[in-house]
Amino acid sequence: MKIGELAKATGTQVETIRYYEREGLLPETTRTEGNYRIYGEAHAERLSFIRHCRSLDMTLEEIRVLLRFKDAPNENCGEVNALLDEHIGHVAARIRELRSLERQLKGLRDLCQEARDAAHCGILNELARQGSEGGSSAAGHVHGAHGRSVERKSIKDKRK
Amino acid sequence: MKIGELAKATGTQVETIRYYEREGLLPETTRTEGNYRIYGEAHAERLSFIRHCRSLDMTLEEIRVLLRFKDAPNENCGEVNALLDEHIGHVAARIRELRSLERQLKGLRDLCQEARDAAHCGILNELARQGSEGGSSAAGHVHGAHGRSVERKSIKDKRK
DNA sequence: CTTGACTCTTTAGTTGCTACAGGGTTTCCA
DNA sequence: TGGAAACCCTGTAGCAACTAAAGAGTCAAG
Ligand SMILES: [Zn+2]
Ligand SMILES: [Zn+2]
Ligand SMILES: [Zn+2]
Ligand SMILES: [Zn+2]
Repeated sequence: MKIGELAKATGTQVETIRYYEREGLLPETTRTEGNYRIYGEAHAERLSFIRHCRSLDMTLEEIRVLLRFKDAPNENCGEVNALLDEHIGHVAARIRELRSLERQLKGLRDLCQEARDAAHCGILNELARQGSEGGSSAAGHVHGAHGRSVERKSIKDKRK
Repeated sequence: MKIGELAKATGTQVETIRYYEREGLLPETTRTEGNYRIYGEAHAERLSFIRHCRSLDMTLEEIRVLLRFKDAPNENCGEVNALLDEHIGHVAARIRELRSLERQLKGLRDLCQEARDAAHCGILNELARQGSEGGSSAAGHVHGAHGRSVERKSIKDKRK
């Protein structure tokens, strides 16, 4: 099938498929005479795998690891379990952070019950107060389920 | 004070301060003869405000709105309250999504109690299964506390 | 006077896509 | 058979909120 059919079959955008190929998650395919990519069932399954993982908020790096095991069926899958445990940890950590944020935000919200002039708004005044570095996320400013705190390897020279 | 001192005083990186200036969150300062930025107490307070908001995972856009009210003390602060309520909604929505993910991930994890060969790993096999579009985040793949779900336009109306 | 700490601007990298622009190819239908 | 529509290709830029580095200038201490 052509890329558009694969896209429809898996609910993925065409550009995303090409992006995954560039990133090495999907293999380069054979092409038609007109230089169109041609996919088979195996590609569709692999792409479903990737999208399923993404829907669970795994990073492409995490998915890359899982794919390596999928490609080596004789390997012991212990590392897969470990990766999943870690990722569950990522999600749990983010939930804790967000719950803390939610508490702080609700406390802040209570500082202004009825609208008045901005100069006396309890919210604006509290936000301007210095210090009060809330005990929440030490790493701070994490996105999604994945903190910047997580080790940052040089992915640069992985390109071949 | 110079930019490094402001950075230390507020626990912000120097580059971040310059970035906020470029983005219009901090005003352009006067400069010394040697072209160094010079800051006063007002700048420190404004930067603290911004960082405080960021630590609550607000976007720079949300912060921009709050700053407009801080800069107009005579305005009625009702919009501030509304913005905060909305943002609390952003956080709450993300928490719900992540809790759903956590449940799914734990269910997945249970499919492989003890490590075996990858070909028979319940986790890998389940991830490869198609469909099963979990009932969680419809928009999917939201980051931080802010979902793509907000103002996500139909991509299909590309046709003319 | 030299060293080193600091600052300046500009540019590029991060993540996971998404959206063009500016072409080429295939398919459909009259 | 011709021409339009629908598809595909590569390459590049943009999103958020920074972070880092290159290459150069400025300043204070010893
Ligand atoms: Zn993870
Ligand atoms: Zn108020
Ligand atoms: Zn928000
Ligand atoms: Zn297993």
